[in-house]
This record gives sequence, structure tokens and C-alpha cells, in this order.
Amino acid sequence: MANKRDENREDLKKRLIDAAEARIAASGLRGLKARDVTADAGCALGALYNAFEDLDHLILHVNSRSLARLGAALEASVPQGAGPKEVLLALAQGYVDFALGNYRLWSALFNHRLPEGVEAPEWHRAEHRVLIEQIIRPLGVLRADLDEADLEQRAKTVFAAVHGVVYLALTARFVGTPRAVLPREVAALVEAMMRGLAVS
Amino acid sequence: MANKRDENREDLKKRLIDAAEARIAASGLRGLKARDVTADAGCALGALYNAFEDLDHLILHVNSRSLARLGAALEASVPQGAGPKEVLLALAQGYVDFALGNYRLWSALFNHRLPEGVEAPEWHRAEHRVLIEQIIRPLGVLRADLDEADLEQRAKTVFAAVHGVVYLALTARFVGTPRAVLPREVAALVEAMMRGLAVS
DNA sequence: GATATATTTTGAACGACGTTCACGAATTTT
DNA sequence: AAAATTCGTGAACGTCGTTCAAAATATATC
Repeated sequence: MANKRDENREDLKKRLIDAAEARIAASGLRGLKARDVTADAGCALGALYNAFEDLDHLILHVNSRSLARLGAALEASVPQGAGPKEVLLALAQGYVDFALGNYRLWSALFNHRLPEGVEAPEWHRAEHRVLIEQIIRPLGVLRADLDEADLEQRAKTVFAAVHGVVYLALTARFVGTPRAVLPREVAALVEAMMRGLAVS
Repeated sequence: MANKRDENREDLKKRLIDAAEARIAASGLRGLKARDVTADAGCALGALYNAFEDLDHLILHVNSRSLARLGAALEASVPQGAGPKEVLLALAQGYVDFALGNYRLWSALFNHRLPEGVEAPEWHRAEHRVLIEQIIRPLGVLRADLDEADLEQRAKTVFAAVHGVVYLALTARFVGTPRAVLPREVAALVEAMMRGLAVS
């Protein structure tokens, strides 16, 4: 059997991702240290570089999990048999709730940067589709005139607008919305966008 | 005269900020190294810590300059004697242009983080007002029903929404809008927001 | 203007960090 | 069971931000 190796390998990877996820959730991307993670995972410092290309790629795997959880949370937040406006409002509030409830992991999703010139692997880029996937259908109902490509582009814009409000509220201490009024402001934004979109 | 000291001090500070600004503009926040900056400024490594509390506070001063330039750019982008909608559209496009034309300095504005628990000084937080200052008046015309506090809050939301689209387009390679369609999408967003806002 | 005092400049040294690598242990193949 | 391959190990390296004692310079005092 040539798979004791693979088993151990996969097991180590999982332990490392678990440990990294816990560290990020507890103290943010900045609090993630190779020595801590490997100690938590019960392996030597160098073993990390056997399992992953480097620390950045370990973070990519943590972010991969977060995107899956976010996708599931958004799906669960959509009410059954509701109109497009209710769906979009519910998605936005679901996004706010996820960001508030998983602040450091959500923040790692958008604050992590690979070194200049290094591109994220395609499998990871594809995972970001959950961010706009659920927006497309209800938006398509409001904007039956747009073709598929324009619709997808407009969904990205709608997501980015909501994300911008949430992001500045939670991470940029300067022009940010206080947390208490964040749900209200996001709702106002989505409602305004929908009213505006539906007409044109 | 007790000010040869102060003169030298201010001169060194200026040289350090100049050097840091050039380094950030050339290679981003990540490319900013204490040894490079002090070499560029023509002083010893330790002198940086005499002039500023640490590297983070030097970056704060670079960001301070960027905010001033951004404020001036936004002011210049507003057409004379135009209606509120034209003003808001022009401000948004001015913001896009500034971000595109000063990418790394603009990006430093939002990607720089102080260590956990350290707050930016009040003078610097106040400088961020340029981001919403010009939005308030035209928005107040569209929403005469809002009181001052709500108006300011709504202006932050409008800024954050536009910023979100620009930010994801320029820095998040995943769900980002291609640069070519960014002006169009920002215009669509602002128009939709205004139509929606004007009604409610 | 000379001496004393206060401040600043200097760069070697420190500790933290990500990453590498030669070696020994473990696993797979023959 | 021996040979070959792969993996785990942790000391060592280079880079970084930051500190600090000594040297240099500026100010204050007479």
C-alpha cells in the first residue's frame, strides 16, 4: 500500500489548516506565525514547507474554508419563495451577519495579499464566485434587459458596494459606519440600488 | 537662537516623508523598509526613531499628504454651478481617477493598519473628512428630510459604496470589475443610488 | 569665547520572523 | 532484508523593525 504516506500528508495538512484557522480567528492575519502554527499542529517548523509552498498558501487554504462557510451562510439566509427585492435584502443582511460573526476570518479574506507578481491559483480564484452567485438571479429579475455578461458585472458591482460599506464599517476606523447602524445603512443602500436599478 | 535644532528636526522629517512617499509610490507599503528610507533621506537608521515614533507613524504622515491631495483633486473635479446629481457623479469619477492615477499611495490609505489596539492620532482621523465632505451638500439637496447627523451618515454610506467598487476593482483580483468598465459601473451605481435615494 | 549641559546622530547589536537545508528516520520498492 | 525514495527535524541564515550607548553637535551659562 502506497498510501500511508498520502494519509499522513493529508492529515498534517488538515492539522496545519486547523491550527492556522484558529490562530487567525483568535488574533488575525498578523498574529499568524509559522512557529506557532507548527507547534499547534504538532510538527516541526520545516514541515510546514513540505505541506505547503509557504505561509501564504496555507492562508489561502484557510480562506478557502471561509469562502465555503460564507457561501453556505448566504444560501441559508435566502427566504423561500420570496421576491427578488426580499432576496437581495436578505443576502445583504446575511453578509453583514457573517462579517460580524466571523470578523477575523472574514477580514483575512480581503486583507491577505500575495507577494507582488504572484497570482492566486485558479482553483482559489474560482471559489470567490460564492460572493456573487446568489445575487445574479434576483438581479436578473429586476433587470431582464441585461445579457449574461452585463448581469454578472452588475452583480459584482452590487456586491462590491455592499461590501464597501461593511468593510469600512468594520475595519476602517475613520469614515466607518458605527456597527449599531450598519444593518440600517446596508438596507438603505440595497433598497436605493434596487429602486434605481429597476427603473433604468 | 534656539531653533537651529527645530529647523534641522523639521527638515529631517520632511526628507523622511519625501523618501517614504517615493518608496510607497514606487513599490507599495510592502516595499517600504526603514533602511531604504533612511538611506534615501541621508540619515542614519536610528534617526528615523528620533523623528517619528516608528515606521507606522511615518506612514501616517505620508497618508496625511495623500488625503490632502485627494481632497484637492475631489474639489477640482466638481463642475461649477451644477445640480446635485452632476456633482455626485463628478465626485465619483474624480475618486476613480485619483485611485487610478495614484494607485499605490491611494492603496496605502486603506491598507495600512496600526498594530492591534493602537489608535491613530485624532489629527489624522480628522483628515479623513475630505472623503465625505463634498458629498454632504449635494446629498442634502436630494434628501432635504434628513437631519445633519443622518445626512453625514448617509454620505459615509455613499462614499463607502463607491469606494467598495473601486477598491475591489483595483486590489481584489477575484470579484473585481475590470478597469475598462470601472467608470461605467461606478456611474451606474451612483445613478441608481441617487434615483433610489431621491424617492424615499 | 570657553566651559558645561542638553540634545541628537550614529550604526552596531538584538530579537522576531519566514524560509532553507543537510541529516537522520520512516516508508515504499525491489 | 536491502536499496531507494520520501519525509520530518530543528539549527542556521538573511531580513526586518527597533533599541541603545557612545560620539558629535547644539545650546546655555559664565
